[in-house]
Amino acid sequence: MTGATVPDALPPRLDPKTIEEPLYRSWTEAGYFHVEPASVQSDGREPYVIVIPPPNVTAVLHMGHGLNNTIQDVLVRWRRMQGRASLWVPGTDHAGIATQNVVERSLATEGTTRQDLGREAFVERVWEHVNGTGGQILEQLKVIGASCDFDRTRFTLDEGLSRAVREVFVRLYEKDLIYRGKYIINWCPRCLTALSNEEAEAEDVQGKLYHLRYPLAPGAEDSAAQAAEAAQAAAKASGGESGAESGAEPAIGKLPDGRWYVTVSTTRPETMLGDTGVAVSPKDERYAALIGVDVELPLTGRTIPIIADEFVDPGFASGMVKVTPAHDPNDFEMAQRNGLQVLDVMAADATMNEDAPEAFHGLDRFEARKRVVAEFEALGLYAGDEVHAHSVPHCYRCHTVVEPRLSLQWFVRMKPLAEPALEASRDGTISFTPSRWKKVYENWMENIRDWCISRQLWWGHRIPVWYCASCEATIVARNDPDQCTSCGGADLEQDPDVLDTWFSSWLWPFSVFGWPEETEDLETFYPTHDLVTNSDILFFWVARMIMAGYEFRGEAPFTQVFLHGTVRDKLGRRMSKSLGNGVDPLEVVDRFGADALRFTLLSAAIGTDIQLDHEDLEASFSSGRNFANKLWNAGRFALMSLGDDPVPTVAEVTGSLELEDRWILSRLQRTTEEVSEGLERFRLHDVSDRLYHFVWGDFADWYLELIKPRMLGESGDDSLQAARATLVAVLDGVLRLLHPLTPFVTSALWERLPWPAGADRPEALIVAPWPEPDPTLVDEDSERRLGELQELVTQVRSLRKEYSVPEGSGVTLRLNAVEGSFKAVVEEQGTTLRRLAKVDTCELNADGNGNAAGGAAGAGAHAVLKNGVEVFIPLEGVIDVARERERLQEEIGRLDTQVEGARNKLSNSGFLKGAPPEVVDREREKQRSFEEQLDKLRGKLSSLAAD
RNA sequence: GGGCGGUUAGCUCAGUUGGUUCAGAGCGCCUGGUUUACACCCAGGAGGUCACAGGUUCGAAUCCUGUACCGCCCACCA
Repeated sequence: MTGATVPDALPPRLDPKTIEEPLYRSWTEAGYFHVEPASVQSDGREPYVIVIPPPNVTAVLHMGHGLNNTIQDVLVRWRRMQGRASLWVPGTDHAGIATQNVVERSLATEGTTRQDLGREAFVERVWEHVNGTGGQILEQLKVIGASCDFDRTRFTLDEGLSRAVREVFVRLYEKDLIYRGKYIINWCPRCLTALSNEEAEAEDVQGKLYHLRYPLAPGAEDSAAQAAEAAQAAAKASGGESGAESGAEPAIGKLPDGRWYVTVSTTRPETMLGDTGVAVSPKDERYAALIGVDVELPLTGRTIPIIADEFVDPGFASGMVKVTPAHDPNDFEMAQRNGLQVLDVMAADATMNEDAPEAFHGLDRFEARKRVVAEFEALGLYAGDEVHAHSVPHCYRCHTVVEPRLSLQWFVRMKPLAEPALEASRDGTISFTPSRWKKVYENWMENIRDWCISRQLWWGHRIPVWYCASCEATIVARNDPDQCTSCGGADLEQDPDVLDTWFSSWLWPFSVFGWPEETEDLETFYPTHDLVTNSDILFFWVARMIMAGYEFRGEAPFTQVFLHGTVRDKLGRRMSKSLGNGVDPLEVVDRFGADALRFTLLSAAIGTDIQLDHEDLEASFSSGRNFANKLWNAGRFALMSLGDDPVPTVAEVTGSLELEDRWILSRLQRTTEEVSEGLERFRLHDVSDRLYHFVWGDFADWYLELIKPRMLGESGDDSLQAARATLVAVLDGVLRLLHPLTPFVTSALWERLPWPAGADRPEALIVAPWPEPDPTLVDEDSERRLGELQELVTQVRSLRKEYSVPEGSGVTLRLNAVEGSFKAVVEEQGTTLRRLAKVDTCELNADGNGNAAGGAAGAGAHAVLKNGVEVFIPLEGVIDVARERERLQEEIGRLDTQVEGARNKLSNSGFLKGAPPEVVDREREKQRSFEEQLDKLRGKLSSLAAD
């Protein structure tokens, strides 16, 4: 047993450090997190499986992980208590670019580069790094209580998963779902690799749109004149407000030297060096005459044609587009359609290459941009620029501006894979929480585009493709070939690229169980159940896992997707190292405890982003800590007052149960229902809210206070035993309900809970059966009666305070219009009223003639309860009525002048004349509120009036 | 350009199918408190035209339409 892990004397303040680590150790030692397939089958238990969203192997725990893993742990612990074979598979992701960047940075500090090291040594070096500091994040997960089965820890680059990756690549290739081709892809000039569409993050910027003039080649004068005329006519026809953008130069004109020119616009002037054409819309009458005419491309000495293509929007800028096939995806397609040349003028690092004019060689793209503009100016060909808001893609890893680049890459054909995955959402096989993500998911699936999977990196799964040097055959193989399959040659070279990191993580739900082998694990634990992740990787990861699940296993990899938000700072910014606005979960655990961290995160709005103040952890986490402490002390009180005597079961004392016992049992029952339902529906903030108020309000504020005299034996032994039995039962119940949320403090208390003799005691709270709701246990009668008592107590306290009755002095309580059950409650709760409301004597009258409030009863405080009972507290002799009256009169006088002032202001015709209506409204509002206060005070005064 | 979410107390946010648990919680604030579980506490209290404008309805924070502002996602207008 693990009881010994909790110190004997419970300190009045919960010290998480003393309980958390020993408890966690006891759980792992007992093997509660580990599940064997054989045992699942032999017990006939239903499995419940979650695979962790694998954090980057080099990552350090941050709040996002804290939130993500707390949620998963709640679900896993809850299902475990429900008796399911609950398995949570942990692991890490090799994170291609991210990890490679980390190691490259450390190489840079040593003054060397990966190229210096060479591929093999570099990869070796990354492995060293990963084996050394990698995976620490999994250790950190233990600190927050994550009940992962660490015996099953996987890494996306370990042997089994690598085999899965290869198997998948080969299968898709064989089905013609993987192809290699030369296309414009997103290229990061800093990471020197291709990126997928998802990895290129668009960011809105205020950029510039530059207008450039391209002279027409000699011999085009007639066409030009014709086009110029057509353009002018079109401009006139549209009433001077032509479709052309404001401030734009005329699209066709004559240069001072007599040459005709056309104007094109671009946000990236440097790309003009790679232009191989100019395009107009085939529908654009203005430029019909120019189609087929040649343009002299400045700075390059090249001549390029004007073509017509549907892509061109005649309404944008001049309606003429420069075509740069090697540096723009649309232009590339236009070039394909129109047989234009493709000219790549940039090197991999986005400097201009030797196909650019010599003056530009080696120039960075942004330098080249300035240079091009300057040259155009010098040539008199610059037509100005304008501010232009547009979006620019950035590398999701290093934030460098992504360059569209023509290159040879591997792609996955996604449409066929998307079909069943789309259907799964439509027919409800897979559901999303919050449900709004369903539409987002389906929209993406419907418009899915091919996935660029090759990366020009060294860290990752090498693409399993070899090229034969002698016959140029392409060999795609599960095992490294040593000779060419078509010519038998031995001179094979493996494709140098690696696969996108997500190409391994999309297989995660089954690769962790040994796929492609048909393992026992796979059979037992796949498909998994819930997937919990941040909504920002819905496309990157979740969608692709679903596709892979259908493609390779023929079924959905999970049925429920729970997407939570992002943890942000007080200003709503994403937490990041560079901003220094992160909150370190380990620091939070250190200062407040893991339970506090978990509870705070769970009570935040799940489903939307969470804001935390990184500069005031006290403000952010005190509520979780205070709650854990409250529970601790409630438990402490219970344990201390229960003593060592045997505790009866509730069933044994049914006859002796008192109102508050039946009430708290009923409240617990309701809480159980709501908590269970909330967990089913992923409404974790409801769950934490319910439990918070049950523990703090119902249990601590009321129940414990109500039973104190009984616990001291003041009401006889039967009553004492009934209270003890109830106390243990309720504590046991609530600790179970809370355990998934705050496993440590609940376990520490539960282990010390005295247990009724003969009752079956689970071996630990973590595996104690979940309290399934039983609606028949709700006792509405007790709830109503105790509710009335609560209202009475609260009302008396309030009146005492309102009339400044000193803390120490007791009062007489006179109740009118009392009848039936309420009368019985009041009669039997004399002690309670005395203790909680400081009522010395209580007089009951059946009639409701209202004289309690009247003069006959003398000066006093009165109120009416919801059930119609009139409450009256005589104050003669309790407080100095005369003085209180004086005080009230003074206050009334003061208010009166204020009301008078407000009234004058409103009626005085001159004063508010011309004031805006809202000012007048405000004055009226003020007056009304003054008057209300006055009424209240006058009422009070009259109740204190002398006879 | 398309789509989604948000706007409720000083702050962070709940509020499910329109209606006596609809105006809530935590924190903060104010007033009291040496009540032997807890000052990380107890008791009491102040504070909101539920963004704005229309509409539907017997009844709207909730449903509809529009507007404003904030945030996010998708998208090849140079």
